[in-house]
Amino acid sequence: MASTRATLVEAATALIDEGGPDAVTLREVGRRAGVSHNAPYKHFNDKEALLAAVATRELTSRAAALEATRAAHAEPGVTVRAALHGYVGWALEWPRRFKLVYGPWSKGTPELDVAATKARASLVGLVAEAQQAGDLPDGDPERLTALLLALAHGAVDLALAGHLAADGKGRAGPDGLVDDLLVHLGGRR
Amino acid sequence: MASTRATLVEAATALIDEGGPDAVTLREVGRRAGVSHNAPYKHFNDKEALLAAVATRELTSRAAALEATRAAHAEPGVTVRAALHGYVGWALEWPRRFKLVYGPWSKGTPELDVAATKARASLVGLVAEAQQAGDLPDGDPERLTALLLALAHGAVDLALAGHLAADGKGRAGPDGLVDDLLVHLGGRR
DNA sequence: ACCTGAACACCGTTCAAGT
DNA sequence: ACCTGAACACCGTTCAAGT
Repeated sequence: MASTRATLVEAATALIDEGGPDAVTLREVGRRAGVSHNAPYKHFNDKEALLAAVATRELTSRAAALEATRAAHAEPGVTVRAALHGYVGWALEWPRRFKLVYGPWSKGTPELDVAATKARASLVGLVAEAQQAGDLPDGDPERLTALLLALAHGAVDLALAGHLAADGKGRAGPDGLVDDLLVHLGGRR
Repeated sequence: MASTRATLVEAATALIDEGGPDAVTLREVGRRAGVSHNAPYKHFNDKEALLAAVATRELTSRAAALEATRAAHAEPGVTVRAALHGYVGWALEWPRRFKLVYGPWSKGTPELDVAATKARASLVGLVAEAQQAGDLPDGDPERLTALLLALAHGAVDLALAGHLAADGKGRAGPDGLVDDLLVHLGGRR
């Protein structure tokens, strides 16, 4: 028996997937959770706080997925590629969650920021390993990570908006662009 | 004396800048345009169509800005860099318009797609010139353009979400990442 | 501590009617 | 062709009250 709070977050996540933030009405969330339409206010300050909880949960889950990817691969270079493809795959599978996580938060969202920082730190560590292995060029690992992440992020966002030129054109989708960048970066090998 | 339609789009743009799509209420749009709260329905099918008109106008303006950049610079390599920095500057100055343009459109938006295709085609042409001048590596120009645009786009989006690691850290912002990528790409020179 | 039901101000959209 | 005013169903949020 899950707590009411967890049930509310679950219902809100399902509604996000179905129609984005506008589809998340506190009334429908309450309905699905089997409580009144304003029971959510006993667990969250307002609608945005509920959405922030959904985003935080998602980002925490992504950090765990990244750790799993690190555990499943040996060579850092291969792992970096797998991690970026994992990011792309997640965003394409759950576009509304992706948009939510990086959406416009009107207030500060400390928990969300913490989750984001944690996930990024893990990726920075992985990139640093790949640099030491000669799979990626030298330089500030944080900055190189930002480059890789920005490319993957932007490729997905443009693809979701239908603004990526050749959608059907073989490997020109987000995964293809990630691979292109890795090829261009080369590394010492 | 501007047409009612143009006045409505103008008012909607101002409201977008002030608070995003949620701040664009047809009632407030009508109020600012000096018409009733449902006069917009005589010019647009619904709220989303009004927002699409705002986005289309913005994207058309961006395409013009890109052409101006092409006219202002001689060397293609320099022009590509200026164009990408122009994109970043626009997005950082008008974050709500940026989010709107690439936001989730529930219906097809033909005019918006046309404007986007036109703007991208201009950039592809510029990239091809830079390739011929040896300022960018060879390969499918559309694909290389997608790489450049995806990086600039993703860097801005992450920066707006506060998810770019070192904000104050000198040149690690969106413009810095664009420059990093151009350096990594090198070209024949 | 957690929840309910009524209420308030607001919104997108529709409709009948005006010029 | 363009606009208005009333109306409908809906929503976020607040509040008094219950256990």
